[in-house]
Amino acid sequence: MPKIVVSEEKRRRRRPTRSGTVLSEQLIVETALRLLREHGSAGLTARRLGLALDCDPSTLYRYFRGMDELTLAIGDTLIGQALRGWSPSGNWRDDLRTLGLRIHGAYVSHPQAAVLTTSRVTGRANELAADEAVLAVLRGAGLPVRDVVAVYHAFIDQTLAFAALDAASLALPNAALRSDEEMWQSTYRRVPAATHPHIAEVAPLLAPEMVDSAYPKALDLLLDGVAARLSR
Amino acid sequence: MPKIVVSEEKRRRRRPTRSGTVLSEQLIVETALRLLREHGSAGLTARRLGLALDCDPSTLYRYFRGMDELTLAIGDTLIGQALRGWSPSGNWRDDLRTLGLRIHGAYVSHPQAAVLTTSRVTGRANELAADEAVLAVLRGAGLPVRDVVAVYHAFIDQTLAFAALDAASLALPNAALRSDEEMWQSTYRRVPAATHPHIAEVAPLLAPEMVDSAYPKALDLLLDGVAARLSR
DNA sequence: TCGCTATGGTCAACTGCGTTGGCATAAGAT
DNA sequence: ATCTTATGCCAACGCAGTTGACCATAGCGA
Repeated sequence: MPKIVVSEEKRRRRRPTRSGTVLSEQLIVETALRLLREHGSAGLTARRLGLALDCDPSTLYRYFRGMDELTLAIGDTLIGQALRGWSPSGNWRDDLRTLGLRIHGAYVSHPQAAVLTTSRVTGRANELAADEAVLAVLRGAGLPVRDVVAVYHAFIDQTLAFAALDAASLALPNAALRSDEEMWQSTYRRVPAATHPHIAEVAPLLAPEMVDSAYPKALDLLLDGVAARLSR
Repeated sequence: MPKIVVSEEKRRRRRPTRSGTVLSEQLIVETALRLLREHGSAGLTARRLGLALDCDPSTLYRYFRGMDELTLAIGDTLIGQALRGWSPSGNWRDDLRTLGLRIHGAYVSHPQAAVLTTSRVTGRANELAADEAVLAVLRGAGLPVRDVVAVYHAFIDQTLAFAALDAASLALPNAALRSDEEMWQSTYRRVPAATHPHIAEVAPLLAPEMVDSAYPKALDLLLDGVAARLSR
């Protein structure tokens, strides 16, 4: 029973699995991301992951304490993807907007994985880097420490909140997805005007509107608020 | 096998379970909410619910097509709680603010349940009532139909998004919760200033700040935006 | 180059999950 | 009082995460 998991840096021996592949944290996370994309957010199971990597499910416990820790590693990988290649421009508003859209985008581009990780604190390298970047931009904008903390909170939570929501609807298992879509078509479009006049009125406009994310609009509103604070 | 589920209104015979309790959709949902609160968002299982109701797990399939449909019913109950006793004041801004805080509050007061339902479209009675209420307020404010749809989208998604995020951190299973808290204490408070100067700077302020929800601030910003549109 | 050791892959088994098909029984219509 | 059938119960299926015991071998010191 692998109560002890050797950290990736300390790992010395890379014994190939029966079929010849050599495991690593990175390979496992990448394979997990693939499985999530292919089988939905409930489709990542230890057994399936073992099958995909051609190793025994229990082997995974040599790398992660359990599926939960694997989840955190996946989340950190997503944040890493969001930040890859980014560097501050010096204009706080552009930087914050870009960071927000990048983080939101990274999660939304892996919706099945995002569902599992958006609300978790990983404490791993990439998450720390992202937080440091946001704080640096805010501080560089000239905001006092006290406000930096408040704005950081609103900014990061808004980004993660929308990422979670948008990812969730993109990642619904096929059955639920169809059920929800059907709901829009069957229920909302047929609501009797007598009991729900306003829904009936906008029903045709609603379906196309709800497809896009509301995050960009909400983000701009928040940045407006920050700008107001700065010019005060 | 119960491929057919009799809807609650059509249900005629109320045969008591072996132990004497008489089942109903409402009783099942209430018990499910209790289980969720007591055992966490992963703690609602058909078997446990059967145990709590003192009936066989399979009996639940006479009331819901599966655990997913039960989930939707739970979500709709939460929205119902949010709206109970509310009536429009006539001031659109107050009304929208109250609706937002009520919906957000209802979810957050049942975080373990909220996690399962925030991103689902139930199409049930209470959800329809809530949507109708929001649309009515916006229309009453004098917004043209086109804008009503856009604002409705931003408003409802931001509310649900924050509800989901806030609920998620409140609802983490004990193990993960402790893991995340530990992360804040062990990792964030000990980040070396050399590599992450800005995190180190605000670390002491961060922990208390992150406890509260950022939703009220974000809501007010959104309402500012709507007000601007109206006065244009 | 040789052997030792502990790393890390494998196997088998445990518990608990959602769900289903068949069956029994009593509620409500007649 | 009788009949139908809605509704509760039981047993079983396949799949999940996780664990403990076992063992092959990679990489070390000599």
